[in-house]
Amino acid sequence: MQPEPAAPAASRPTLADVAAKAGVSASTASLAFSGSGPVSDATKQRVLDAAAALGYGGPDPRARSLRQGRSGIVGVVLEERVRAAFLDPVKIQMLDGITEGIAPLGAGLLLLTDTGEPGENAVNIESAPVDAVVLIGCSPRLAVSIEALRRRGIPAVAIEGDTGEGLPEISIDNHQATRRGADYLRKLGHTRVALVTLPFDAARTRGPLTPELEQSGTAATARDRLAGAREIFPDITGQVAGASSIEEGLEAARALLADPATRPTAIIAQSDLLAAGVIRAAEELGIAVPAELSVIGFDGIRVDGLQHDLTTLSQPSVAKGRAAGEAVVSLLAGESPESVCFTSTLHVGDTTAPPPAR
Amino acid sequence: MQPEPAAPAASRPTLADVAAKAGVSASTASLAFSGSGPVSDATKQRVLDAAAALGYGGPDPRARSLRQGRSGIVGVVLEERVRAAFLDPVKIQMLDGITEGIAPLGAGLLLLTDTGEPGENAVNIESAPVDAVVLIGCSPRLAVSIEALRRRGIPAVAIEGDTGEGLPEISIDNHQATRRGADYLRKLGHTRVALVTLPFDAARTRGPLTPELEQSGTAATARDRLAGAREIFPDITGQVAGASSIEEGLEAARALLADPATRPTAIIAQSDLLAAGVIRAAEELGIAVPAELSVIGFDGIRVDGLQHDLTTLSQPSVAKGRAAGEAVVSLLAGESPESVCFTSTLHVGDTTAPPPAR
DNA sequence: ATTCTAGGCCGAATCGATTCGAAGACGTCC
DNA sequence: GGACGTCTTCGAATCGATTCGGCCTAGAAT
Repeated sequence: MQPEPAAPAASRPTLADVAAKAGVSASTASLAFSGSGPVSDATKQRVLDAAAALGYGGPDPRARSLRQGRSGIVGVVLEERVRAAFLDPVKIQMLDGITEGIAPLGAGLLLLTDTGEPGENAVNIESAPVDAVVLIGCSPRLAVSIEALRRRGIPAVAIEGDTGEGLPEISIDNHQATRRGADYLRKLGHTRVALVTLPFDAARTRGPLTPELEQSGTAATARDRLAGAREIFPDITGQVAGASSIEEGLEAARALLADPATRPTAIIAQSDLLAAGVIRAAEELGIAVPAELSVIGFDGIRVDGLQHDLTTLSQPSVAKGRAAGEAVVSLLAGESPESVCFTSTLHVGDTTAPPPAR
Repeated sequence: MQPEPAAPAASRPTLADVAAKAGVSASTASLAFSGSGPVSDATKQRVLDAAAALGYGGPDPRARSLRQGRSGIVGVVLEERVRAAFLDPVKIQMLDGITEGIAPLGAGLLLLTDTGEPGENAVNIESAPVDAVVLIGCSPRLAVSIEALRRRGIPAVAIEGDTGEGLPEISIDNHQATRRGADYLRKLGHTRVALVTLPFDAARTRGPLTPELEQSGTAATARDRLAGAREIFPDITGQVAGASSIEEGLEAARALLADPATRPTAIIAQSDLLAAGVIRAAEELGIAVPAELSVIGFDGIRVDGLQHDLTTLSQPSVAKGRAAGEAVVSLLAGESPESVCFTSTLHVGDTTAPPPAR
């Protein structure tokens, strides 16, 4: 809009231009900006004035990070599309916690996905200017990602990932917690109990929980929670959902509840969103919760629009995120943080009751 | 853990090392990786093999972005702590939309805050390796931020920001929408109507809505929505909340509803979260909604735990984010995208009714 | 057989700042 | 008055890759 009176430079000024204008060397100008190193106040002021006069916007972060070898950015690798993560309250809470945990670094948070299609994203886990990353969830690509990070020398922390690679891991007692929930159902008198599980494999195959799928599965979370349920109900089976969402829970539950004759009296869902879908399916079919069907979830979030106080295994998502953030800080400080395993608590709401009398 | 058999290099291998091992020049090795440029398949394979042998993790993104002048990262500037944004469903929805909008770029999303304390964060709006940014909300620091971005030549898009600087802006009809909501209340018969507004100034001063605060305010959203209400109720006043949260709405409403004699028959809240707080305050005080108090919100989100179907001005948050993302794509393509103004729709729920008969 | 063409590869410059060792200026102490 | 120490400043190397112009060679065209 305004004419630039004395700006012959077509491109943006660099630190060298500022230095020239201030009559000092580039190194001195650099010191004036970064503050490290002894520079007289007079010189410093001259440099800053020159910068202002030239409209210099400060050191280029790209050049700076190349030279310094760090970018001040921490990556968060989501196993799904970023969009999807924003819809999952558990993920949001973890991000929240991570933010809190890495606050001392003053670092930015870069959201990444690990879809496995290298060409698709300009910035992916293999090529992102991050100083460290937090891996959320255990995608099947995890091993590949970890290998890539290792080669690049980028420290990483995993949340709920079965890395087996010596990364610090932040997890919860998936097995024990589900066992506790299942035991609660057993004590209520339930014997016909079914599962709605999280995806087992990379393809997020949905459908009946078959032994093959169980075997081929790579998702530790789904597997551990299943194992916990099996301790109480050795023959328990059910449906595998394609994701943690109300919609998927709805579909899975429709399949489980279709036949009144074989219908379970209780369903263990591996997430609260799935549980909400199960309850919705029950409503559709005119099945009363908890009178005719008990439902137990996992996570301990509030689900939009759900009228029930869900019985669930409440996990400290924010604390998990925070622990992961703190582990990152620790790693960057050259330490070797321990893995952390949180415990979930059984919250008894109004979606569980003794099975209907026959 | 494992001994590195033939790795004399103490530090990580670089492209030059790979090139040397493969017996080609660095430039050829670069071409082999980036794919651009004519390289014979044989040579390319030799380079890739050498890289694998050396455990080379691919080109350093820092060096690459320095040379190329872009980083493949889009920044999102939140006016509050990142944590806070995760608690606000409107923000989440916008982030969701932005993600969708910039998907064609394959860029990463870097979350930034603009607190104004330059030293606090290693990576802030003044020094983040971003190709473009989306500014969400109109912080008072906005002008400073925009100036910094302009100097650095980083294109930006503002959502709900009164930039006045020629940036593409994504907004909604705050004024008209609130006017419509207020008019609805007037037609129901309300005359004693009060406001619970969003913060007006940088300090997020809360308390009674005074003319001074109105004047000093820099927050365009709060101001526009206020002006819309004034068109219907010229003398309307109320409380200013310190943020968009249930807690703040609760506090503000307590003040408004304290005195039964002067109590309003309707409250216009400038966000749904605030409205939820208002309703909670009414519950506390034993005031029936909507029989004794009508409440109208703004946003059109679902509020956790709110039993009512809130009457509100429903705005397309996801679409706003998407539009912002698309504008970024357009800007990076060298075009000049237009500003976009969405319209909100009045959703009539069960929190509004005619005023109680006197 | 000679010239032209084009694919394939290399050398060197470049991106913009940071960092470290050394040199200069200035004042103090012996 | 000279040696020494400190405070500033400078020069040059470095970070790791990309890119552009040019050179070389093999095959095609005349």
